[in-house]
Amino acid sequence: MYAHAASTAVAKIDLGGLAICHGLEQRARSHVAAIATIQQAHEGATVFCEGDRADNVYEVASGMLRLYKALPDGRRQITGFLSAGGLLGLSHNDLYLYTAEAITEVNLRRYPRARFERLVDEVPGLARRLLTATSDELRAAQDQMLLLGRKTAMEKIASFLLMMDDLHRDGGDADIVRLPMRRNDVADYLGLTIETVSRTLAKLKRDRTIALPTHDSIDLCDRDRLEELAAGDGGMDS
Amino acid sequence: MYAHAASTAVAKIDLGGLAICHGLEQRARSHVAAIATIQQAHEGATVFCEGDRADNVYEVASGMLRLYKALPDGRRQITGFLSAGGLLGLSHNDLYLYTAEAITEVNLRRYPRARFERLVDEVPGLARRLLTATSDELRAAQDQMLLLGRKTAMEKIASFLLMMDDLHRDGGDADIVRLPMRRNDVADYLGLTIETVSRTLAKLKRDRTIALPTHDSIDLCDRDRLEELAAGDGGMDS
DNA sequence: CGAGTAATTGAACCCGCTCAACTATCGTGG
DNA sequence: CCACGATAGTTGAGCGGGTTCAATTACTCG
Repeated sequence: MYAHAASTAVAKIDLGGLAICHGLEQRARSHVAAIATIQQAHEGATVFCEGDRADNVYEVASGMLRLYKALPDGRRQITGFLSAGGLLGLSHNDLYLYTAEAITEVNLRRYPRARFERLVDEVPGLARRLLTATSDELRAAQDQMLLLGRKTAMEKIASFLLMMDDLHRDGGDADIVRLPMRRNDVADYLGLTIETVSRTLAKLKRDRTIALPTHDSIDLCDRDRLEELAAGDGGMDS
Repeated sequence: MYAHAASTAVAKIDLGGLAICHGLEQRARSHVAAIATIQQAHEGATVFCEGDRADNVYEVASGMLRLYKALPDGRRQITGFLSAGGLLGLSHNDLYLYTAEAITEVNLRRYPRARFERLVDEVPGLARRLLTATSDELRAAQDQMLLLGRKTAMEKIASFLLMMDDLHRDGGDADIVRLPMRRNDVADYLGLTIETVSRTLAKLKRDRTIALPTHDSIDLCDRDRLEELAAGDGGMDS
């Protein structure tokens, strides 16, 4: 689901390749495909807001989204970044529980919620697939709780870089990971400020653990070192 | 150690009342009940450890558990407290993703994982029920991410007290909420130290927002004030 | 090239942590 | 019943990692 080979090489979006149905039989797939419509969101656009009536479920076809919750005074916590195959809007509540915005140009498959829910009950295996997907998200959320509650800024950044590397290990350059999101998003994902993100990356750069060829790509020169740092085995040497 | 008052007036645990089957037809319920065995855990006991082979799925019949993840150096993040009806061990992975320990005396229903998984595919509606339960956990996890990443100590404590109140609003005394867990657990749940938890509770007590009749129960005198604080609308008056 | 936004860097501050001492509570056994 | 030790919780003093505020530099796109 998160792993997704050569994603950006897809000149035309595969409208039939519904990731939620992966592994289901053809008849089931067509049932689900039947209620899907396509929607685009340009960079920066809001797909839906926390608190809106949850009328649709979405699946990411291409591009990347940020999901976040906010406090009344504007403080944000990004709960996750979603790329091709990711599902959103799946609350069994009446309202969306978070806001979804496009980080890049995004293509979405939209499923009207009422009809989608009916399919979950009718299409054999679909509930099971969604359960797997949701369990995966929950696992990621629990990892993130450990990160937010107990890791230092350095450990957070190291964990984040390795995470992004896992996410789209897309056969490109070996150790180069692309960060489509801004520093602002990184900060709000890790529970830090943009200044701390910037300073921490600068320190990793000085230590030659990473290199920053451009602003939105990072070369993980010393992955072993990053893994030590991410686990809290950072050692005492500054 | 903890007397565990009126709530557990259940002399005999209801072995048939499987919460995961709530709403399923009788035949489905009996299928699930058929593979359940009972297990007890005394206070402080470990049910399973992060990284152990995930051989069983459990359901809490009574009592309370803490689930947590830990870093190599011992830092802990409690990802949740589970009471009657809660499920644990549901990873679709081979290994448990967190450690589960009993906070009070606990009664569990244990389901061998292989057989449980088979039932998920065979019993109609079961996957759907588990999806609902998991979605609920995910929602809670996302709220907790906002708390851990962006709330102040005071906001964390206020949110926590209201959460505990919601959790077992069991018709007992109007505003008295019982905290079965130790300060240590509260701290590791909120990403704070025990000292900060203690100091913050003391401040709320000085402000007459709460009262502490005993160590493990809290009187929410001014719930409105707590809700302001929890949302970050704390106001400027010390 | 120039305006606007994003990112970096520096300096001072502060919230929550660390370290330490003290107090309260509980369980045990004389 | 109290004495005792062990554990949990509270309180205080000082520190420090990360924030805040501010200035500078680097991009991006007309």
